[in-house]
Amino acid sequence: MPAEATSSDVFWLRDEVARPPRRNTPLSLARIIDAAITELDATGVDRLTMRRLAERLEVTSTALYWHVKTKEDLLDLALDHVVGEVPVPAPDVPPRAGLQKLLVGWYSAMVAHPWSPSLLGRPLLGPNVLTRTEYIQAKLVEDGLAGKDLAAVTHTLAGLVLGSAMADATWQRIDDPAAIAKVRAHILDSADRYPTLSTSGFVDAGWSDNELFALGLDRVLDQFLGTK
Amino acid sequence: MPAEATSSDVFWLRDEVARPPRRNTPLSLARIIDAAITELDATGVDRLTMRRLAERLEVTSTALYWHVKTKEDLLDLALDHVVGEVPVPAPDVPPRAGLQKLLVGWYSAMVAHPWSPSLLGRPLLGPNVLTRTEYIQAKLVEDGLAGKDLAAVTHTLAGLVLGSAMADATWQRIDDPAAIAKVRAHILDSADRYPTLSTSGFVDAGWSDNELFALGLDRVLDQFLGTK
DNA sequence: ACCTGAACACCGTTCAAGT
DNA sequence: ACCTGAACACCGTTCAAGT
Repeated sequence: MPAEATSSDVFWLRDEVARPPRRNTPLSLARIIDAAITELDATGVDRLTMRRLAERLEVTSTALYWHVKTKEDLLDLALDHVVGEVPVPAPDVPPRAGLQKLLVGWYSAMVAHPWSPSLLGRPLLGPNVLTRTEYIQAKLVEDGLAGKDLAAVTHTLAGLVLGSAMADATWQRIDDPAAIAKVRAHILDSADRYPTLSTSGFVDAGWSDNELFALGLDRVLDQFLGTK
Repeated sequence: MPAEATSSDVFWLRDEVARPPRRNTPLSLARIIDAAITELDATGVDRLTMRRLAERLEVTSTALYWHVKTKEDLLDLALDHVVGEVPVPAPDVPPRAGLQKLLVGWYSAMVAHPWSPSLLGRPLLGPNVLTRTEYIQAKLVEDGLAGKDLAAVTHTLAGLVLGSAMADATWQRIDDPAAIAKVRAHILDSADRYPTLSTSGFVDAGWSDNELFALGLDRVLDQFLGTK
């Protein structure tokens, strides 16, 4: 039998504030991943700790472990989330154009989150990675590749994208122009040991990494694909 | 004035064992790097700690800091040491053959130390790396490349080698056949989402990574170099 | 179900002190 | 010059306990 309501016990007059303090927002896997990526973009991979991440989310570090098994799992999720930003071309885009678009997008997404290539040492098996790998192979098959050729081209394209992203992201993370100048000076000072590097424009960065990647990829696709 | 020797104070009778216990071998930067690589080969990159490394060398962990500034410096040195294993072809080897040889050697050295690609996130500026980068560009110039083309081809080849080494080393580190089987099963179970991957041989590893890399590199060099 | 607090077993690194 | 010992300021993670 429900207790009879007195005039003082009315919903509108009840002291809402006295209730257990409402969390700002309940924690969730998605929120944790978002916060991790924000933190990684801001501070880089070796500054991300579970404690700092928890602080940003206004919870205890140990609270994270209800949603995520380990820090490594979290990093895997963050990496796959970045790959999820890569647009997958529409099905009717022809192989050559579609591949170029997807691979440039993949490269760009990783360079935009320069910490992400340093996570490549772990198996890439997230749904976003697999979806895009499926696209790559599907387009190669559509272009007529199969068997060993297909395998070799898939490996080559994947290696090229990931390796270029890794190399370029490494340099991009160095925001100190003095450090860049030091590298330049080091090579130029050793012109006897590095005669080509010191005179070929290698240290002068006359072209953007992005530009060079797109150019190289274009020619590699020329070699591997029949149609243009 | 030297104290006169008594008959009991003879070199041959002196108690050698009572002297300060001779260290097995004095520490040195080279010995530290060697030990680090041995440890890395045996246990992988995230199991290497300064304390464990010190234990292997029979010193205190803090002793290492007299020879090395930070752990990161040590890892940079270890990586450059691995690249030092890559043979540089003789000067009279023609560009195409020389490049193929050096790049396959680079790939092989990194895969042989599967922890090394995961260190690529740091700038590659060691002497062994620069020597081999110099060789690559010198041979490309010898083949007639210059300017933007030279820059693009250098970046492409470097990206391809490092990315392929990274990807293949990742899989090689998984020595548990059950884990591999799980990946296979995961993709085959999702054949509707991954129709190409599940039927193209992607999961069957009919060819070695080494073989596929060499094949892909060969065709890329065909595209970039004039002579064969 | 979801989070806190205390605790454990580690880390890299510094620095005074020894030889 | 080269190494030890103690100490500092962190880590990731577990687990009992709270709500």
